[in-house]
Amino acid sequence: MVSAQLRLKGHTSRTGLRKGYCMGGEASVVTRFAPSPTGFLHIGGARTALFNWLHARHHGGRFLLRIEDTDRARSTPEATQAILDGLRWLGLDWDGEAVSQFSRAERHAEAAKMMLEAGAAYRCYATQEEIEAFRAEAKAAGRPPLFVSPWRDADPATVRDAPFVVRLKAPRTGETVVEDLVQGRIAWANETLDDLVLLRSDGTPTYMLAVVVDDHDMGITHVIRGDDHLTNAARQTLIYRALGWEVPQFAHIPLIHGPDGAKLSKRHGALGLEAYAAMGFVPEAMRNYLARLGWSHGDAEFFTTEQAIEWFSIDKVGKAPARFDLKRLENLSGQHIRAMADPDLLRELEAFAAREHGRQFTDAEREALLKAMPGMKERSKTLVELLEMGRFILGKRPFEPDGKAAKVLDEGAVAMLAKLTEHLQDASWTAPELEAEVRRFAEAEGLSLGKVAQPVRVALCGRTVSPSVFEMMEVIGRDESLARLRDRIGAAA
RNA sequence: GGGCCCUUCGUCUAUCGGUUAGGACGCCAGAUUUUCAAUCUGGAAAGACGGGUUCGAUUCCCGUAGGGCCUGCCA
Repeated sequence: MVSAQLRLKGHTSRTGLRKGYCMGGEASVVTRFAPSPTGFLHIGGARTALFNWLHARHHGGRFLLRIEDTDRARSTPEATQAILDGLRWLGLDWDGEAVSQFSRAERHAEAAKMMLEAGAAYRCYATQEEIEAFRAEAKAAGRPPLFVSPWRDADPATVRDAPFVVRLKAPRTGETVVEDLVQGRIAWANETLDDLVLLRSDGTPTYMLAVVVDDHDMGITHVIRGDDHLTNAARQTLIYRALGWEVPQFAHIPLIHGPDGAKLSKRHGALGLEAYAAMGFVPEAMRNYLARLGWSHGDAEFFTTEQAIEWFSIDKVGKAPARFDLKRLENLSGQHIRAMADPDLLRELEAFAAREHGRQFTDAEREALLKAMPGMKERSKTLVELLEMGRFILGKRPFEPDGKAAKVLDEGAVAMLAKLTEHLQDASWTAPELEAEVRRFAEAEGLSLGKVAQPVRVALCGRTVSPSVFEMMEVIGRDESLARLRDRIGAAA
C-alpha cells in the first residue's frame, strides 16, 4: 500500500478549529472518523468511516480524521499507518490533517479544570482498593455496582496530599436523553449513570473527556459511530452539559457481525482492509458493499460512489446488526469490474500486480491487456481472477499445463493440434476469422468445436480457464500463437 | 446483577395499518455456450413466540425467548 504521512497534528487553539459553521446561518455538517491505533482498519471501522464520509459529502460538509492515541501502551505508529493506508485505499479522503488526540492532553486537562472550578467535577481520592471493595460489597448486597465516591460531596476546598482522579459530578436524579438519528429517542435514568473519571491520577485525560473536548473543538456536528458507544453518548452528554457546550447530533450505527451472527472475529470477517485489497476486491465495490450493509435506497443494489453520496441519508440506516457476506461482496466486485472503463481497470490491475506481486507491466503488455480487457473482465470477479485471465499475456513460453489442463492434452488432442497448426499457418489472423477457420476444421474432422478449442486453450495459456481462444490468438499474434501450439506438439513428441 | 438496544426468505434489505409480503446475493432447474464467467427463463425460500389495540396488523403497545452493547484511572 502507499505509504502515508505520519505527521499528526495536535490542535491547541480552539478558535482555529471552529470553522465548521458557514455564513448562511445554517450550520454546515462536520463529521469525523476517530479510530484508536491499536490494530488494522477492520471492516466495521471502515464502514463507520464510510458513513461519516458519505454523510459529510452528501451535505457538502467536512470529514475529519482524529487518531485516538491516548492509550500510550497500546497505540502504535504502525497501526496509525495501517489505518491511513486503509482509508486511502478505500478512497475516503479526509479534510485537513489527521489530529492526534494525545497531543491535545493539555487542552483536555484545561476542560477538566473548568468543570472543577464550576463545581461540575470533583477530586476523588478513593484508591483502587477502596473502589474494588465498594463494588464487591454492592454486588454481594444485590445493589448496582456503580461506584459512589465519598468525595463527591466533600468540601471542594479540602485538598489532600495524595493521588486523585477528577470525576464528573453527574446528576443523581432526572434522566438523560439522547436523540439519536439512527436509534431514536433513548432515555437513561440518571441514577444508572456513574461519576465517570475525567482525569486519571497521573493527570492524563480519559477517552470520555477527550472525545467530548475534541469533538467540540473540531466543530463536529454529527457523531456517527458504532452502537457500542450508545451508552457513552449519555455519559458524554453529561460532560457537554457540565461544560456548557452544545451537544452534537448522534448517530449510532449497528455493528457488523460475522456470517454466524456472532461478533466479528478474526476467524471470519475481521480482517484488515488490506486483506480484502489482497483478495483483489476493487475499492468501488467495497464502498458499494459496505454502504449497502445496513443502509438501503429502495431497490438499488449496485451503485456508484457518486450515487451513494447523492442518495445517502443517515436516518435510513437500519438498527439491526448486519452479517458480513463474502459471496455478496464477490458478486458486487464482479459487477463493478465489468462496469469499469478498460483503461481504469487496467490501472487498477497494474496497481494490484505491483502491490501484491511486485510485478510491473511493459508497454507491450499494457497494450495487449487493454485489447484483451473486454474478454477478460467479463470473466473476473476480483483482480486476482483478472490477473489470472491475463496470464496468456503476462506469462512466457513455454506454458506448462497445470494438472487439469494436462488431462485435456491426450494423444489424440496433440495429433489434432498438429493438424490444426498446419491449417492455421496461412489463416487470416483476426478473432472472427480464426473462429470461422477453426469451426471449418472441426467440422471437417468430425469433432465438436469444444474438442478442438479446449486443447488450443491449454496450449495458449496452460489452463482450462481463460478468455476466448480466438481473442487470445488475435491479441498475441500469429507467430506467438503458432509457437505455443508447437510447444505442446513438440513436448508430446 | 443493573441499564440500554436489536429481531421480515440462509444472507442483505423494501414495506409511511389494508400487498398474491417486493428486490438482490446465494441455492435448484432449464436455455445459451469453445472453457470459465456473464446473460436469459423458471423455482424453492421470511414477518421469533404470546397477548393486546383495531373493521384490519409484518407495521402500534405490553410481555416472553434469543442475540448484542455498556456497566474500567481501555478506547
